[in-house]
Amino acid sequence: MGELTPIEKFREFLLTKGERLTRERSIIVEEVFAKHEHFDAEDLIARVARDKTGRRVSRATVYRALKLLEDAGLLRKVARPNGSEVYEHDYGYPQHDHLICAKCGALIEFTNEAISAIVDKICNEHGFNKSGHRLEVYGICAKCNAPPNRRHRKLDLV
Amino acid sequence: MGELTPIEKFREFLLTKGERLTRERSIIVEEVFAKHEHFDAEDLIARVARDKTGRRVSRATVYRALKLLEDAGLLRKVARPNGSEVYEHDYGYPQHDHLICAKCGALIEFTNEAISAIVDKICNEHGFNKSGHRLEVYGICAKCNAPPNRRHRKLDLV
DNA sequence: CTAAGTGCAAATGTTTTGCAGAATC
DNA sequence: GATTCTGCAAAACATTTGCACTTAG
Repeated sequence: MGELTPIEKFREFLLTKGERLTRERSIIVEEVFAKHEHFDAEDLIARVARDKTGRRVSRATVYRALKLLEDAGLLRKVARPNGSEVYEHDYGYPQHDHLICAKCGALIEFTNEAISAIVDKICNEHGFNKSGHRLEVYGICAKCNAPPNRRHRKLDLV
Repeated sequence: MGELTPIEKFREFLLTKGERLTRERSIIVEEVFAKHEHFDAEDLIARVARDKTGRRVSRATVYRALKLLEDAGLLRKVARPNGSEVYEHDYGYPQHDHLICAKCGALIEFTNEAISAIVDKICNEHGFNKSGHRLEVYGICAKCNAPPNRRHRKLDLV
């Protein structure tokens, strides 16, 4: 059950909604899960616009598919400090949160079960039925904090 | 220092940047802090467009001021599940996080120091210099969870 | 064969920007 | 008096949608 590939999982989702797994949607899923990296709609549009099979996928279709992939639980959004949002894999990848560098924009992932436990407790107290959470920590990353007074800063002592 | 009113705090911020506290900006700050409620740019535009003093503030000025207010640390953004974002007070109001109901859109605020402590620890481990964080918990609120055994709830047993 | 999906281009909704006149320091 | 702001309208973006054609099931 947890062993389905993203595309299988997506087909299953579409089936339950009476929708179809088309060639375009397959191309998109394949491209999205080809590497674990954050991306936005524009990135993806560029990647599938010049697909090697000669088949191209249009802008509108990418937007429509992204929405489906979110609904299917395959993707989720993460906010960036500049206000823009990017997508990341939400399937076949452990729950995690992010440290977001305001200087270089780096998204650093981390996991922590204690936080989930506390969140669960809070939800209980509020009679809130949790489906998920998102924690974003803003600040400056170790690299950007490093003293700039080096030639090629090899040792960033933090 | 923590005793400045929002508008004083804003003026201070503007001074350090060699910018001015104009009448329009005053109107905006006043309106924004008149009540502690979440709002978006459009809401605020409507509210200051028909200001009682007879003075109106334009759309462009509101957008420009919102950005300044964020930079000044007076406002911060919170995401809603539908993808839209709203602003809330980030000054003169305790640090808190949100439970966000996917059904009715309610934003329920809560505070928890344990989470901050854990976040601080994680930042330490990553050499990350934190400036703040945002935790959003998604799910269904108590109200929407409540038994639908009312008269006109067409009993859709699922 | 039929319902659903696609691409296109036009429409939308939101935020930003150039500029001339107005206001502030 | 010089610099910063404002309002306007146009521009810039990002995303959505109507429609005729194509395709999956």
